[in-house]
Amino acid sequence: MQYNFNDIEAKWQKYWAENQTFKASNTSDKPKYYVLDMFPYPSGAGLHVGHPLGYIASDIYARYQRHKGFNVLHPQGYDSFGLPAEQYAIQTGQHPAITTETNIKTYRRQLDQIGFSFDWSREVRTSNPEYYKWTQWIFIQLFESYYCNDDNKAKDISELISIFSSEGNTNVNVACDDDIETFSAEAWNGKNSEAQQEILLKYRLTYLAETEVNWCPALGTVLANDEIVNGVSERGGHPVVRKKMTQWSMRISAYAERLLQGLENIDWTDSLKETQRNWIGKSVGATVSFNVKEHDENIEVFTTRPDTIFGVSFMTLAPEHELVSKLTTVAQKEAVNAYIEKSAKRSERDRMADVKTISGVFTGAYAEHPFTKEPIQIWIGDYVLASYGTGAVMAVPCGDQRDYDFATHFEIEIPNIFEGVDISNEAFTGKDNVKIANSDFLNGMNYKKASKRAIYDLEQLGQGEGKTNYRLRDAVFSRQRYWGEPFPVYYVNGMPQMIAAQHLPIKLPEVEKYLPTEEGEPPLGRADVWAWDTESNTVVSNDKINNTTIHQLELNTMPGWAGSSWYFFHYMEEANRDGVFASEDALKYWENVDLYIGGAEHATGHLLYSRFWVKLLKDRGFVNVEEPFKKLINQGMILGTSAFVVEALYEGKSLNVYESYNLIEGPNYITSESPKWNELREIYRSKGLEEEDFSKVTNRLIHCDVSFVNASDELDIDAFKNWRAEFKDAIFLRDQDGVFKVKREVEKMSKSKYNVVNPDQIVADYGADSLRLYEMFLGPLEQYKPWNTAGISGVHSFLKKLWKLYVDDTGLKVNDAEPTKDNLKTLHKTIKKVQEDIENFSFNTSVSTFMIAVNELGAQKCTSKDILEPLLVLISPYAPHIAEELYSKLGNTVSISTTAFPTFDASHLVESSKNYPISFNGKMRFTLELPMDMSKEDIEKTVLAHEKTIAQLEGRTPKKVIVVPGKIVNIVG
RNA sequence: GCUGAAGUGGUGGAAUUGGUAGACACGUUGGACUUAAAAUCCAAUGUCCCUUGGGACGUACGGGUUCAAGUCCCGUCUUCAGUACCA
Repeated sequence: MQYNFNDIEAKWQKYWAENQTFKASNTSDKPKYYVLDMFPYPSGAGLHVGHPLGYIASDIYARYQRHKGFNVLHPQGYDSFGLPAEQYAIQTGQHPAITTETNIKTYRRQLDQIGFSFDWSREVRTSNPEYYKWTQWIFIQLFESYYCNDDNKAKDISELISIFSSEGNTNVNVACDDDIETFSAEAWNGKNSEAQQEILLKYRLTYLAETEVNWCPALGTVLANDEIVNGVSERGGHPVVRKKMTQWSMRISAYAERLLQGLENIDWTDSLKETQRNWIGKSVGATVSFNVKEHDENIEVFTTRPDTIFGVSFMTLAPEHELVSKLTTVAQKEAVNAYIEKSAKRSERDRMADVKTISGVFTGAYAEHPFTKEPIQIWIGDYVLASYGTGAVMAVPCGDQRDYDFATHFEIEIPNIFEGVDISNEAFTGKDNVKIANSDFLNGMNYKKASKRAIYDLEQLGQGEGKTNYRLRDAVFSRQRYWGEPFPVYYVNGMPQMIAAQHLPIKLPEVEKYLPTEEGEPPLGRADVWAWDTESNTVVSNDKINNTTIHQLELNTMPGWAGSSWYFFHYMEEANRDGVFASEDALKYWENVDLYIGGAEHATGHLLYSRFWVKLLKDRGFVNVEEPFKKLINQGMILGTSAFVVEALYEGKSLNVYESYNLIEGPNYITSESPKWNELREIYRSKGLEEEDFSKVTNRLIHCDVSFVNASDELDIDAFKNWRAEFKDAIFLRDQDGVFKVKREVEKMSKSKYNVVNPDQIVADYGADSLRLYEMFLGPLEQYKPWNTAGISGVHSFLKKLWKLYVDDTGLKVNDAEPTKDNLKTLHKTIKKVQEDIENFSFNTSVSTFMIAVNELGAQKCTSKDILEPLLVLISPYAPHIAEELYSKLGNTVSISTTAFPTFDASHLVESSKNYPISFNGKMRFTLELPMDMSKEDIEKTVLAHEKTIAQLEGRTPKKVIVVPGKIVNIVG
């Protein structure tokens, strides 16, 4: 009987689907375990072999946990709103919903054929109105919330309103905008509704405000900070400019401290936590207020080193700082304006790239030192960023290298306030093991003490206070795009109003084109039916807008991360998905995700926003957990192995002649003495080149499709010729041995590099079990590693060997034979290793372990069911189809997934003897079989008496003999 | 620049608390079977020296600790990732 993997895999995939084998129940006595993959964006290109890597790992873990007696939730879905579908819609007019649906079908087919144990009954799609209804609902909760710093949690905005109406805002300690004016209860109560709403927007956790945003003209939308990489858009690499726009923002900054602290309690990689810590960017210090001489103004700065306050010798403002124009003296006006103009022209990117050049201008104005009252020059310089802190710094050149460089460059005084430190060459930036000097009341104190004291004295003067600053900015939440969640918002007199939850979802309207309007409004501005009727509570035609009962709806849509910030909760809900985002019982049972697997690229986007929304939902009493993902693993990327053909060029133009790579590099390098030389000469002549032109021929490597190349790097020339018209008449110069080799190189897997390997082909040729095993066998999960299809034959022949252990030409070989000691030893060491490996997420080593076990059992001619049946359970998380098939052949009528994981019994591994390595001065020379229970002394005696030992020593007396029982013997001397 | 991770055969990689470096595969070479091919099976395969036996050298590089170092310590180099005038 053959191992007919295609039939077997189809059969079991059908069985699992029909029997709902992997459907999770919300009511179970078993302990729960929630395994989640970052859900995919269904792109038009479908899956390549790199995509399923993480899914295979999580599937192995999910299946293992089922064997271990857990009730496992392992769902899957689609992050189906997004830019590519919309860009495609703009080009073709095809509705994004249609493309998305088609793409999802492809994804589903591809996922199904790999044999994942997903519970598809719980699928979510972020672009389904039934789903985004709840995304809109959460948005409303954010709008209806403010953050109380005293209680460290979000609360209902109505509580804040009642505080305002009873005592005003003078005593509230809550997260809000910077430009808040204080008001009394009377003042509040005297304001009209619009004025009150305007103030409340400054407190809500999602708010509408004119903010400076990252506008990407090519994409026609704004982008969040995490969507910009190196100054260009993450998607497409388009330039981004700063622009002021009225936008919805998320007050994530209110949660900065909790997002930071929460990292302590979750099991994520250090690098990921570190990335989030950097993004949050906490710095502890103080604000200091400097009075400006001859002006009724003061300059606020933030410093992390209040202890160095007496080292201040000048101040620097960002060129954009609002006080610059007020303070600049007449004499300096021209120079200052010229500088401002110059730096405004430089993009943010240029400013960042050019760190070396020191530039700045003196404003002519002076501030006053809060303690010494000495005058301090006020400069402007673009090393100070308007967007961080207060946009101004107190410059302490002796303690900060940038200030030092600036001071040196402009010959500003550099007072030394560190005891016994030489600052003649560079600033002293450390803060440990140094005492403050020349600093009045701070003299002799260390960093900690001096900082405390400085803050205290500043507070006494009313010119400063301790402050913690965060780099984390509020996240812009509006996108000027079509294919995203509509906001449940309409406008009355310019003030946003929420649509009541019972009227959700507000569905995306139809538009005739997916482009912005001529007036520059977002695509929803093209919708004809996009107004809110407050009487019928329905979306109605725009021409009915009367601004009394029928109002304009919001034209922006939500960003990609909205739907993915809470989807893990919706999977928990089975029955009442329309009535709740997840029911109380479901939330209580499943809590949060135990294991989350996905790419590291989401470190500062999805993974931060999800944590933020979960904290908000917890504060408002909707969920019980503080963090969404307990343990998180980033799978590494699978890289492609590109193939290159060597093309001959003359004067930069292709000769349409291609040479085997062996002739270009390596021992067969072609020279005028090579046997191939004459052939090459003929070819060049036929192309009209003269002998003296030959040396001007150069080579270029061009990508060729990897499917034309075999495991030995040989090109299928016919396939290549048929690939593109221009290769039809190409001439190929082969090696001496008649083959044509290509150059291989590892690169990111991508269409443009022609190195994409489609899992469909692998599954058809080798089967899903082979694909699963091979992806794991490639190396550690977290590591980047190249794909090489040739290697899959190893795991495939392993599966064939496994099959043959159970089945031969006549049928089933397995019998009730009593297992031998060796059989049991092989089985139990495999149980032990595989269990350890899975728990350590070391899936690659398990595959080797299976290979060893099958090789050993084959050599032992094992046919015992007591061995071979448990072996199937060990393998089934990795290669579930073959395991199910053989398991049923053994007479079982239930799925192998319901079988308990075999129990490890150490007694089978107890050895009576050990093959000791005998080393001389640490170098192993030979091995010696000795009984396990032999004493140290006896081992030493036996080894020293051995003839090989005597030969090694050549008459020398050993100085020392180290015996580690059960491990090693080392003879020194 | 800073932070983090990594560097082991021709290739992917393995090696528990320091204890036989290179498991398991791929590839390569040779062989068996076959008219032939595929498939399968067997053997060899870190480098160098050498007739077997064996020896020397080997985990990026240079030091060190130790009876013993891929593993621990110090320094250097390289690669990858993140981040960057953050006051």
